[in-house]
Amino acid sequence: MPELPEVQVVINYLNSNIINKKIIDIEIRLQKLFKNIRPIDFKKKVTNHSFKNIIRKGKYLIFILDNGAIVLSHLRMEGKYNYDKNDKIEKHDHIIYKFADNTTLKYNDSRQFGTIHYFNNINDALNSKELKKIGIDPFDENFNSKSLLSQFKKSNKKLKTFLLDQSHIAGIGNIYANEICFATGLSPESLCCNLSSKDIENIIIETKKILKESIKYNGTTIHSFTFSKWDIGNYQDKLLVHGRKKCPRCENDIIKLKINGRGTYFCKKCQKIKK
DNA sequence: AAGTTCCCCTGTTAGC
DNA sequence: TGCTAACAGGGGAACT
Repeated sequence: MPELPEVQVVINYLNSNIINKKIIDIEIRLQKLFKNIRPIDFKKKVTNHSFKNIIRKGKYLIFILDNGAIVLSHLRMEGKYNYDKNDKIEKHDHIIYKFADNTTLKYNDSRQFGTIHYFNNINDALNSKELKKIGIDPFDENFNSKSLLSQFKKSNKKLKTFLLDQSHIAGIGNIYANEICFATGLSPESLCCNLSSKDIENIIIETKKILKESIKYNGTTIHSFTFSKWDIGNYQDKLLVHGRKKCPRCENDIIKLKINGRGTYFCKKCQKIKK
């Protein structure tokens, strides 16, 4: 389940492989991925162009074409990009970009949850309802307690729910939300409005630290099957609370419950609740 | 208005 | 062993 670090790793992977390669054909095998354009029109508009750059906003991948048009891609749970030289189509390969040098980029998504949007230019993309609501990026220089303090203070959400809300902070998913709560010693059930300024400062610091560290390890790989080239992350070995049975700090049992339908792991002893 | 629940989907796992 | 049900989860829609 790609979150910010995994998406960044994918983007780095794509930027080092597919830039400036002329797209000579696109095969679309799952129509419903395309949200604001008919697949046939997408194919018409993108064929004979090339990707100039790929950037990230939250968990979205923004592919910038040589003519300034934008392909916006969200991987959701299982979306993967696989660049290679063979044209063998695997199960769940839904979009196949064929380049002039006989290489291919395949979008593979076993759960079919991913999405593709097309925009004529970057401004249209950034002003779309998909991107407009995305909050501040943890690697933005303005990502600090000053910019987030009031959002925390006036929110009645649980901390975990707040961290997962992309309109507050961009890119945090379920795994890192659990890790951030653990690192700060705060229960995921704590109410945001009851957090102290010091708590919020710690959340900012730990968020930066954890996401940065994860990118260093190429992200987290927790799937039952893995095959794409980027999918070689090792941060799963660094996770302190997500998926664990015992607290690595105090050896007590890790509690598992659901907050807003998401599996939530925490240590009752090490993580204080502020109700 | 803000917060919560359901739903999309398929592969894996737990339970009988 | 083989079946079914539960689970995984990002985000949008529909609900309270």
